[in-house]
Amino acid sequence: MIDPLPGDQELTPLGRPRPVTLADIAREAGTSASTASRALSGRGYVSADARARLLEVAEQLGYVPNASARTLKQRQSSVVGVVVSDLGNQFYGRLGAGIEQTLRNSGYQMVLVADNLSGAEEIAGARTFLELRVPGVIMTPVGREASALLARHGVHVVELDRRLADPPCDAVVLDNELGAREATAHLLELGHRRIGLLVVDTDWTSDIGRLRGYRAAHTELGVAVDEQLVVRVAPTGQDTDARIGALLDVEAPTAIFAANNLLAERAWHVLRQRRLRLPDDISLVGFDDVPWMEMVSPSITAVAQPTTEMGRRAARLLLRRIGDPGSPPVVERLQPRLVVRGSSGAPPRN
Amino acid sequence: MIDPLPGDQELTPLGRPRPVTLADIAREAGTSASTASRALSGRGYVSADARARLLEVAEQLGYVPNASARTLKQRQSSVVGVVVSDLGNQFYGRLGAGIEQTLRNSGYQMVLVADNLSGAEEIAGARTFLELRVPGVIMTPVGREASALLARHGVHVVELDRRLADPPCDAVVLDNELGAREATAHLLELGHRRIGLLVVDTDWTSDIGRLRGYRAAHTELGVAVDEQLVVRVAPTGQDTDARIGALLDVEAPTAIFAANNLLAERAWHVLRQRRLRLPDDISLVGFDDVPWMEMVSPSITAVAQPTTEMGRRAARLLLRRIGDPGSPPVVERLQPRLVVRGSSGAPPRN
DNA sequence: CTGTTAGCGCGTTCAG
DNA sequence: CTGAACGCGCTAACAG
Repeated sequence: MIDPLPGDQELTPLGRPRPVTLADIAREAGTSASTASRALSGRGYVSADARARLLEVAEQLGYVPNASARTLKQRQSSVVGVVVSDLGNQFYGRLGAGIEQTLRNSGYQMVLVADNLSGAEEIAGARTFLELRVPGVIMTPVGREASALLARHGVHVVELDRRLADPPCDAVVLDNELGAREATAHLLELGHRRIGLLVVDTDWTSDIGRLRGYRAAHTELGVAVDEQLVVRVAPTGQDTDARIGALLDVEAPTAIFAANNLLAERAWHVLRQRRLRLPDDISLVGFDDVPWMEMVSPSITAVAQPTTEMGRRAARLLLRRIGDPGSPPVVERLQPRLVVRGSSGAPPRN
Repeated sequence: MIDPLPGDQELTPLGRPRPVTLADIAREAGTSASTASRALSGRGYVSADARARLLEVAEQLGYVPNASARTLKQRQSSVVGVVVSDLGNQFYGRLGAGIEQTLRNSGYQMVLVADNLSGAEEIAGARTFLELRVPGVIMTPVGREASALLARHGVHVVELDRRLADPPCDAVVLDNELGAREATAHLLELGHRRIGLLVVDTDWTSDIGRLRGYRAAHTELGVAVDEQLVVRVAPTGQDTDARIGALLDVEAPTAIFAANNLLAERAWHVLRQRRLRLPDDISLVGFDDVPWMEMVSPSITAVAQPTTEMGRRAARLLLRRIGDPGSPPVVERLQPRLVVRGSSGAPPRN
């Protein structure tokens, strides 16, 4: 339970006690370091009582294996790289939580790097992971270079939330097109004919898919899309509020479909500022259900996704891939769920 | 920019290309490995043109230093341990974001472990960090054992959000007592005399401080505290809603002060379920301002804390400590800010 | 300024 | 079943 670390020990130049090594416990137990290694790692033959003695001495001396030495020798680390865009965003926080949980249960650790939606920072993160000799990386990709770099070095990559990698790799994504189609169809069926779409201007499959779903629903129901209603905002979104305002002023939509939780939040604020009543004056539907959407009045209709579970799946996929490098890439596509609430209703009469 | 990794290379048993080593680039450049090391690490004397040649060859071969080898040799890793309770909670997500940002800017990485409010998992995390030979750990502590274990092994610890460590260590906390005192005084000044307090039942300085602030405000204003109004809920909070319901039924408070964002969320739901109007029927004040508090109607009066900045400070403190192990522990206490909104008003007349 | 030597701690040969 | 020998990749010490 406790490890004593006897009082009169030498200190390393860095001021910390010299860590106990395999050699130490071997000496104490009267064996060689090799035997100690076999006993503690559980690999290889060791007589029952040698093992018992070694385990006891290790416990007693407070032995803690040196991960660096092990990684150097085995050329394989137990640390997995994870890069997400922004931990402060609840969506990425939940992905991270799911990943961490699954990795930890399998004896892996997670080195977490944020890229702030910058391709350069993502690449820097990838370089770091190469230095750490991680067996794999999970990322919500922002560019193509990072995963290409990793792949070139034989590091497994799992893409999460969106697919971007050029040599395709394992991925866990939502069926974004389906989610957007259902949300849009919901509004069309309520009678809306001018539905503004707020979507981030990227080449990510997430946004592309949501845009496609928006179009598909229109096509299915025989409604033409006015391209002026499609607002593609910058990923960093400085002028988002202004763009939303312009959409309202110029295009007079009767409903807005905001294709992620941040855009929904911005849209909600702009609508409130203008004292537009939901859903009487205008309807609002969001993507990625987060707690506030259920708490505001009226509550917000939204496409829910199993965020934490997506993180778990990505980690499982990576662990599988590490165990079996050969098999072809797998893409898991999870199902969204449309949660209808009070913010969506029939369009105003006039 | 790109690293070529010439096509006809041997593959390691794991199926990945054999990484380029210092020896490789030394051979190619016609120097010794030591010189290559000095050139690439920037430490030690190297002639200008030897350095130039080595840098070029390294670039050309796509050299990526092996962090494990370096850590093994230097007995000091560039990876820092971080343990938070739950990444899915926006509060911890923001702390993590601040930590990561600062560490990355200083060339460190963050290994993130969640403890799910379990002391055992926290200790397991600490053991992992010991194996990784991290120079320091930042944690939102749940028990005392983990940081004691780390300290015994000479690993620096910075506590974040609350202080718990027995041999005291660096810490970044909020002035919880002040925040709670201001919030409570605000309610008392509005005329409330029966203020229910929802606080987590821990021995953490955060909750203790908030409880103390609640009491201090009462004392200052000469109001006696009815201890029945103080509800200490379990950290995992299974029966939280029931406890809140009981408080309302039995004690008839005219206001509730919820001492963290999760408790505020629960209280808000319970109040709404009972169709109690804020602030006419009852007032609600939260601790830790999160986005939904500003979005609901009426918006929620809350004690705001600079969460991301607290993460940054903790990282800075740790980096400082790594550079200067000797100096006495530092505690940074940041100031909360009471944000008065619509959920707090005068108590009902009757 | 440079190369040689040695060792960080571990696991994996290979003989015995 | 065990121990001796070796090397993973890097850097610090030390001669030159």
